[in-house]
Order: sequence, then C-alpha cells, then structure tokens
Amino acid sequence: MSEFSISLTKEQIKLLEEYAVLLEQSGIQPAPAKILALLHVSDETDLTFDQIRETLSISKSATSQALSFLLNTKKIEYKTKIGDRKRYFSTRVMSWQEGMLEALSSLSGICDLYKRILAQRPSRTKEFNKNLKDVTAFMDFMSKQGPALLQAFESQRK
Amino acid sequence: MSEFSISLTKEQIKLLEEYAVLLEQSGIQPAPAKILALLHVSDETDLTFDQIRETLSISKSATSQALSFLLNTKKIEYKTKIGDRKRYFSTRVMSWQEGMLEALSSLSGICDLYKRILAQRPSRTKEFNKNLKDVTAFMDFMSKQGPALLQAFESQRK
DNA sequence: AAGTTAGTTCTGTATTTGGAAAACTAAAAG
DNA sequence: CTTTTAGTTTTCCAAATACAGAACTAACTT
Repeated sequence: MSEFSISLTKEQIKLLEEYAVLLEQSGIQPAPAKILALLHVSDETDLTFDQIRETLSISKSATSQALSFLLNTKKIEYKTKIGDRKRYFSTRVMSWQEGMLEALSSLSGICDLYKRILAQRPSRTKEFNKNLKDVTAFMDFMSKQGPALLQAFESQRK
Repeated sequence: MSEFSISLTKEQIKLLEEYAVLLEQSGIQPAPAKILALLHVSDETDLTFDQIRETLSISKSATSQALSFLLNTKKIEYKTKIGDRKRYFSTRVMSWQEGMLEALSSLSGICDLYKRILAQRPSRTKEFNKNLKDVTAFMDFMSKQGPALLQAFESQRK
C-alpha cells in the first residue's frame, strides 16, 4: 500500500462503486463521482488530496480538477489544521437536503417552459392542450406543496 | 422548403431549442431531445418520420435510432392510418406524470444505498452518521408522501 | 537560497459519443 | 417481378470527454 492510500473493505469498495455509478448517471463526471463516493464510505470523514489521489488511483490533475469542481458546486468542503499545510476534504452534509429542494425548484423551470409552449399552441389541438395544462397544474401543485412537505417532515421527526 | 419539412415560427424554434437543452441536461441525447421537443411545439401533434427528419435536419439513421429509443422508453407513441404506410409519431402525454413518479421512486434507490453505507460506518463518526440518517428519513418520508400528493392533486383538481 | 510540500495549469491523447452515409430489408404499388 | 416507400442496420468518422504526464507556482522549511 503506497504512502498515502487508505484501506477500504470489500464492502466499502462495492458501495463506493455503486454510488459513483448513480452519480455518473445523474450527470457528474467519473472522477468527481468517485471522490464524492469515497468521502461517503471511508471510515475517515476528512481526507487529504493525496489520500484521495492514491486511494482512487487518479492523477494529480484529475484530482485537482475534480476537487475544484466539487468545491465550486458546494458538494464538498474542507478544513485545515494549524501547523499543517494540507486541506482535509469532506462531504457537505447539507448538500443532500439542498439537492432535494433544488430538484423541486428545477421543476418550476420546466413548468414555465410548458406554459410558454401552451401559450402559443393552436386552439384546435384541444386534447393535447388540455393534457399540457393538467401537467403544469400538477407541477405548480408540487412546487407549492414541496416546502410544506419539508415542514411536515421537520415537525414529525422529533 | 424541402419536400416534407414543416414550418415553425421563430417562437416555436426558440421553445424547441430551450426544451431540447433541458432534456439534454437530464441525460437524453441531442437527437431524441430535439424530436421530443418538436412534438411538443409543432402545431401538428402527429408527425411522420420524414417530417421530423427534414424539419430537424437530421439523418435517417439518427432519426430512426432516436425514434426507437423514444418508443422503447415510452416517451412517444405512434398511430397509423389505413391506406397509408407511414407512422404518425406523437408525445405520450401520460409520460409527463409518469416521469414525475419515476423521479420520486428513483429516490428510493439512492435511499437504499445510503442505508447500506450507514450500516457499515464506524460508530465513532457520530455526527456524520446522524446526518446520513436524517437524509434517509427525509427520503423515506418523501417517497411515502409522493403518491398521497398525487391523490391530493387529483381530488382538488375538479 | 535551495529544497520540499501541496497543489494548479497546460498540453497531449485514448476513449466515448453522436451522427452521417450508405447498404440493406420488408411491404406495398404499379 | 421490378420499383417505390418507409424505414433499419452497419460502418465509419468527427467532435467532445476524461484523464495522464509534465511543467509550473506559491508558500513554507531548513
């Protein structure tokens, strides 16, 4: 095992890879996906550049660019320790809930588009237009109920 | 204007392109995305292979493969007309609501993974584990409330 | 001031993706 | 039965992606 590499159990490696695949499917690139997955499954929650790099066998450049991306998109954060020049990266836990709300609010983008499409449709395609209207109504309903749902969750939780 | 191409207003073209971009961002390839968008914005709701092909200036192969994909994934359907060998493709309107529910249920896949990650974490990373548990609780809550939401929508609608 | 550490940036390349062109096929029409 | 229509399948190529390697930099150490 090389200088910085941390050790993972078989199970951790399996979870890491499964999670990385899910993340890639949702549009995140392979290297950032693996890093994010690693920060979820490793026993240590805070890892250095070189621990990440060596554990995942990716190059310095890939590691550097992936970490920048994850920091920019607020998926991870880092701490420093006095008398230690390294940064210790960890997943930003709040980003999970944020991701949820983000997904909900991205609904309203699609909804607006549907409304604009509806606005310029010929009135003769009656059924099509009605269906489109139903969909936008549903989306409006969802994004209105979304935050209420969150509140309902908060209160039933404790 | 070539043989089969249908004409679109400036506004329709703008909406088509905007919608296609949204679809691409959600992981659908460019050609299928444009076809799906076209079927939303065009005055005619049912278009033939060649109308699609020429209006979007894509090759036969791209058109054929994109249509197969959209049929397989139930995003579109087609009708035939007697005494006419062509197929008339249109968006499957129900696929919008289905998409909604699908998104909700894909949540449970991630949720399961989080639970498996949680199950093997060392107990010493207390805060991390607690946060992870909160997230899974939230996801469980969401996917339980999802269908109920749909029902609530159905009943308040009429 | 000459390393060393902890990265970043730049350049090149292997792989993957997306789509064109052309050959092919099955059904219907003439 | 040969031609046309309505596609499908196969092959190939261009462009985009994802990453490695190497050069570079800035701060700290000795």
